[in-house]
Amino acid sequence: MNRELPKQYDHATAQKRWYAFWEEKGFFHSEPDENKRPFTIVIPPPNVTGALHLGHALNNTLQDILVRHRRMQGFEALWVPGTDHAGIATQAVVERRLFEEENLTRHDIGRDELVERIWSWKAAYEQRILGQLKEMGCSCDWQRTRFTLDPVCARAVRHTFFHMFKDKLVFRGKRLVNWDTMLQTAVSDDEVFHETVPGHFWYFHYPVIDPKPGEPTEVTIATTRPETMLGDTAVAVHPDPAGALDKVEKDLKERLAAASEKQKPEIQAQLDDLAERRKTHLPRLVQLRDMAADGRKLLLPLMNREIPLIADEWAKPEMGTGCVKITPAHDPNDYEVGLRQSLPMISILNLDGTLNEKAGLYAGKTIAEARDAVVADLEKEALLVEVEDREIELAHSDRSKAPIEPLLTDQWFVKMDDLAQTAMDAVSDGRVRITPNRYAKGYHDWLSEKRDWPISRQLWWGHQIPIWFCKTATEEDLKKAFAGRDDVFWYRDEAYGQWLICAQEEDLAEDAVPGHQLTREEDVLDTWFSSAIWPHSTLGWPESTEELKYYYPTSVLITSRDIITLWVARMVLAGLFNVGEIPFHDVYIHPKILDGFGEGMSKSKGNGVDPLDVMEKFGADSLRFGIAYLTTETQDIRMPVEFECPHCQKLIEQTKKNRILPRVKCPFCAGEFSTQWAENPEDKALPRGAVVSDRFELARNFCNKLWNASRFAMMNLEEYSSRPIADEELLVEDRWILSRLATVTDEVTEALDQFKYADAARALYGFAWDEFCSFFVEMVKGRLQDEATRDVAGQVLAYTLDTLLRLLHPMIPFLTEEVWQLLGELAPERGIDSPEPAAESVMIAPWPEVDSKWADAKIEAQFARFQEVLRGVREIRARQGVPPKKAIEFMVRCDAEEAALLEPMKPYFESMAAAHAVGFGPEVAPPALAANVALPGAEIFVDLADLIDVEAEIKKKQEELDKIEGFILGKKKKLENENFVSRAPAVVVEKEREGLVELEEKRDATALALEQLKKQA
RNA sequence: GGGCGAUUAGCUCAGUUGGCUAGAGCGCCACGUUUACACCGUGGAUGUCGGGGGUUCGAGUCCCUCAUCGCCCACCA
Repeated sequence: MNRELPKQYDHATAQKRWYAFWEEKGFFHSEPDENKRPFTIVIPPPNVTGALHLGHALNNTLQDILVRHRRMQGFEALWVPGTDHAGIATQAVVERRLFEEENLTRHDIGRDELVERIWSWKAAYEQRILGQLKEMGCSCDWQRTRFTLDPVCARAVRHTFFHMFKDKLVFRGKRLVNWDTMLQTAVSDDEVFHETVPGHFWYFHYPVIDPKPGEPTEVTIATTRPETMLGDTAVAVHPDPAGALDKVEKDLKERLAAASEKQKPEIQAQLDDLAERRKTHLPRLVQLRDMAADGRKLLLPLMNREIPLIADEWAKPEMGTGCVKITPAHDPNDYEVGLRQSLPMISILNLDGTLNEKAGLYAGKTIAEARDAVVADLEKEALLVEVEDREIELAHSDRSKAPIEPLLTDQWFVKMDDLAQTAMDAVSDGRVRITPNRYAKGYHDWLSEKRDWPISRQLWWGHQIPIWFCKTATEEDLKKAFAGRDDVFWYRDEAYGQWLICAQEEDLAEDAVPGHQLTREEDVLDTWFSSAIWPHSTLGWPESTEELKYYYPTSVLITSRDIITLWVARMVLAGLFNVGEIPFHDVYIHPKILDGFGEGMSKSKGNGVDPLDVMEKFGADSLRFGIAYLTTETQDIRMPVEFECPHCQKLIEQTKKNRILPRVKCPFCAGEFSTQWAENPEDKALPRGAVVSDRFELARNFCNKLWNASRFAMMNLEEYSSRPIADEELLVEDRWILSRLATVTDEVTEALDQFKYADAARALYGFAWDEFCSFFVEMVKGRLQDEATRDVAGQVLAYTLDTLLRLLHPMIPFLTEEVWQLLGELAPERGIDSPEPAAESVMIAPWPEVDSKWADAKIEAQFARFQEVLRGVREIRARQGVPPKKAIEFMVRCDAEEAALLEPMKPYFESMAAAHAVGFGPEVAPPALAANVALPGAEIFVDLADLIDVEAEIKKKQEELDKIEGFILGKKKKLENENFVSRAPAVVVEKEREGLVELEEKRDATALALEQLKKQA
């Protein structure tokens, strides 16, 4: 059988062909099998917001590598795929489109219509996302695909909520939340980012009502948000201003003492400021404190409302004027003060960000309008004292990018106290391992704060909270209505004078309680609420199914560091709460992909690389292998980004300037192409320039190398037939490659066990390229042409390739399958001492086991010797510019033992360096004019009488000699050091001694050769 | 402000418990189409391991400190 294989691997067709084959064979599907151990991964469900990016490619590649590895190892491997409804993000995207394309808001079309539109968005993107995963080769069990909003997950969510409600772990309360005025929902602290914007610091006077003689007639306060003064309910001053200042001074002095020279001036300036402040502010603050104690009141300007002057530690005498206005309904800190001091809380804001009737004359204005008006009016009343320019840290919503307003609203919370503790314990007692372990700290720190988890969102896209309110019914009514039902639970919410009724299974009708009206809670649950139960909801919980028992706890969770708290921690506590068992044994936190500037990739920066572009250009295997090769434990993955010119295919470095342009001109061919920013028709008409990274070239080249080595094997295994090979039939190179293979198998298995992807990839890269291709394949060429030696050589070749394919398969699934199938036709049985039929797919072939009988240190040492000599000969050839086809003769002076080892390698010097060995041994007499290379314990001579470049040789030898002398000096110095000899371990000292001897031999040989050459010159 | 991480060849990165004459890929230089592979082969050049101090017989590796960069958390009127 002879086959013509293309010189380059065609990834596109192979990917399609083999993925379909695997799916058809059902290799991805898993069922509980009591004879096998389970290995389970649930996917971190990608948001249905948009297509997958390179970070997802990384995340999923790492998962697939493990799943494929374990599957081959004989585990019953299950990878559960799915997507996340991503409440805020998805609704925001659809709402934005709705507005852009149809100029409609969600209120125009209503809840049902909006939700319907989001479902169709979801359908499109889910398909796209799952399609991308398939293109990458992910071996997910598609029959088990879940969506966080599908009926299975919804049921689990309802059960969780009900369970928590019954245990009084969810509660309703008034809280100051981060209010997104655009999306009109509360967002959690984690969904807020701060941005520095230029702003002002305004100073106002609040008049004192009926000041006594000698007392100040007004209090000065400062604020960055003047409009909030409309909701002020107090002004605070510190209860012990002098003491507070003392404390600040003490702290500053301590810091000054410990500070570096560079920091000192700054701290000193603060101290000076403090001293000044004692003079200018302190007397007045003391006075005000006394007035506060006396129950004095201020007049809130514009509103003409009386507000108290109070003493509270929140007022920092070292800040601003030392007095602070208190707006409990619109500032988190003021809210605390409000609670402490029992102040009224006046919310002046409507949900849409305009002011409400509590803002008096300013009602209906937006915040910005109100701000201007308030400042202008205060100025009119001569109460505006001063305006400073100042940088303000402004909170923004992650999702809508709109500014965040602190707003007092009714929200649902999960009480974190005990739950958080269980999650902390699971990690500290080692039931859940986090790798790399340094991330455990953040996990603990966050959980230990035990902050209640706000779970309600004022959205339409999500799990609607299964709570019904009823104001009018009595407890008796409820008992009667729900008699005998354990899926309904209620309790009285005294603060609002109503019943909170939770239904676990089915929605309650409005008239479920005869004669009373039930209204349902409109809010939906935080997306993380459904994500938190993902590891068990996907496996059929709350039913205690066979599957849940078999696959849960899952084996490992692979995710990125930014959601350790938001997601990982909550999964642990939810798993423990619902199932009574941790959700996973291992958490592996992978690196982040950054661009060439060290910045995270994002569409908004224009530096995002689309995995589809990478796959189109390099192939899925290259994407995967490249990712594995770069995934180390400590470093993020820095990936310089380039445009690929669609005209000349050259790569153009991406800069901060060109990455935001709608069109870019290729500096090589002057052709223009469009980018993601193209908007006008002219730009859009240009061909698109893909954003890629040359970081994947290494992997692409490697795949091609592998392909060609396989091609070579195919071309040479035509008359292959397997038989048991006896030990004595194996040649040095056979034993060597088998020995190396055993070692590499061990390394790769070990590395994958410990999530050391880069180690595994590098070990395989080095073995395949530098050992298998560069040596074994080269050496076996001659033997394959000779009928007498063909059998053994072919069989070792087939076996080694077979094993290598299996080792590489988790990282390079498509190419290895393509080759496996081709190899299967030629060599259906593979092995050395006992050939065995190969599996029908590499995907289900057994993972290679280390057979220690092949590990042979002696052979490896011998082979290393051969490699050194070969390299020495090649070096001489290159140095002397010997034409490649010209055969040369060489000899090696060495001891008899060494000579015996080199003897069998003679033919390989011929084939691999066109060099004929004329003699090995101690009695070798070098010719008068020779180029040499000195090795420890051996010296190579090449007779080059007719073409030697003596000058070049002398120069080289002289350099070499100098270098060796340097090393000798270093070693001698070390060995002459008494302390070294007496204190260092004997092994180390011995090694140094041996090294010195070798160096000295080398030096002598080199010096002699140099002398000889000089004589000739 | 608190925490975590990084800093090694022009670029991107390896470097286990200290024993290093510091490696790889790309790039660079020279030579080369020898039928698996030019997405290749052979050979070559390249580093005060961010700066300073310390521990040690010995430091890229451990400790302190400074500098620069990145990420996370918390934030003051």
